[in-house]
Amino acid sequence: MIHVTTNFNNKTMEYEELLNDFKKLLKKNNLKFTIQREVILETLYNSDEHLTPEDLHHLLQTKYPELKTGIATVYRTLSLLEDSHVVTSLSFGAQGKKYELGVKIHHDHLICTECGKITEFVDEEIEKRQHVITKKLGFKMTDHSMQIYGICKECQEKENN
Amino acid sequence: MIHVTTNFNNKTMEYEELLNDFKKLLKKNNLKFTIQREVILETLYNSDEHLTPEDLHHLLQTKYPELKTGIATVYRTLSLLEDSHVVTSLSFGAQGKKYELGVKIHHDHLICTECGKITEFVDEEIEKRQHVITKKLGFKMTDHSMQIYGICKECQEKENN
DNA sequence: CTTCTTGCAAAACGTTTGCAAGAGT
DNA sequence: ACTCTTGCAAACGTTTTGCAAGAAG
Repeated sequence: MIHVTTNFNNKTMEYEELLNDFKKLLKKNNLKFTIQREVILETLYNSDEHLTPEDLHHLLQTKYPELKTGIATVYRTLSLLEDSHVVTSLSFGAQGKKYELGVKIHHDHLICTECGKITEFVDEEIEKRQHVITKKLGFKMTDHSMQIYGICKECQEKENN
Repeated sequence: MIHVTTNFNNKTMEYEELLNDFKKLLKKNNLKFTIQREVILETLYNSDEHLTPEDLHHLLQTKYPELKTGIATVYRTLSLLEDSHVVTSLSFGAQGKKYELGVKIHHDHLICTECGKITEFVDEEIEKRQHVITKKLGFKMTDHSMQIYGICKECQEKENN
């Protein structure tokens, strides 16, 4: 993990604002603003799905075939965005990570083990308890993630047929 | 994932009881009780660390070199144990899973991003809220996992020197 | 004696890296 | 001009698989 100076702080943002801040971030770290980086940010912004690097790569090949963006660039850009707290990643099993824009209100995930669908939720009570717990244990919290696994409404209905 | 009939239900167990239940589970599924499966269960039981398949493999090579247990067997047995709810796994980033015996009281994890140490905790309030949330969303919860990331007491002290 | 399990080696998978060519500042 | 980034292909580490030999029931 490379240290990247950042000023992103979990807030919902318009794309223009996000893009500008991303440009500033690049400049601050002597990194360059490239078309690949732009389309990756834009694609993540316009997707409300949680994307795997593979997903993202396919999307780019379809939307911007002329760029021929390599999978390595996708990985490199996702790491950069994660280090800058622009995206956050969720891990599933050993194989695979899924990324989503981190620049929105914090939330946790409900994951359907039948269809893979991810539903987001927030619960203030849980957030509060996490602070209480870490404080008690002398732990300096930087992040957290919570996933609830189960079967979603739709899949339960399918099963009953 | 293979479906395995199981009757394990998150309770602290003596090793004898665990072993017996595991034998019953194997029989019920027409699977065989082998030395490899026994030593893997026993090693997991006697470890209070969260083990990677690699860790477990090395432990077995040291403790039972005569068995020459292959890494493939470790993976196959861990999958079997996970499907039977005897162990649970935790995912970290893209690379690696860590396993622990699931046959004890449910708990969540505090993970130190400096030293990798995992601290377990339970919070009744959080457990309750999870039920409330899933009920509200019509979701049938089968499992959940929560990880809090941060810097542990010890690493914070090291940093201040 | 039948079926399941094993170890091995090879394959598969997701991710990372070295490098020379190319793009941004 | 200089430096950073890219695409490509090779390398990497982890996990899975096919198969023939071996162990369990």
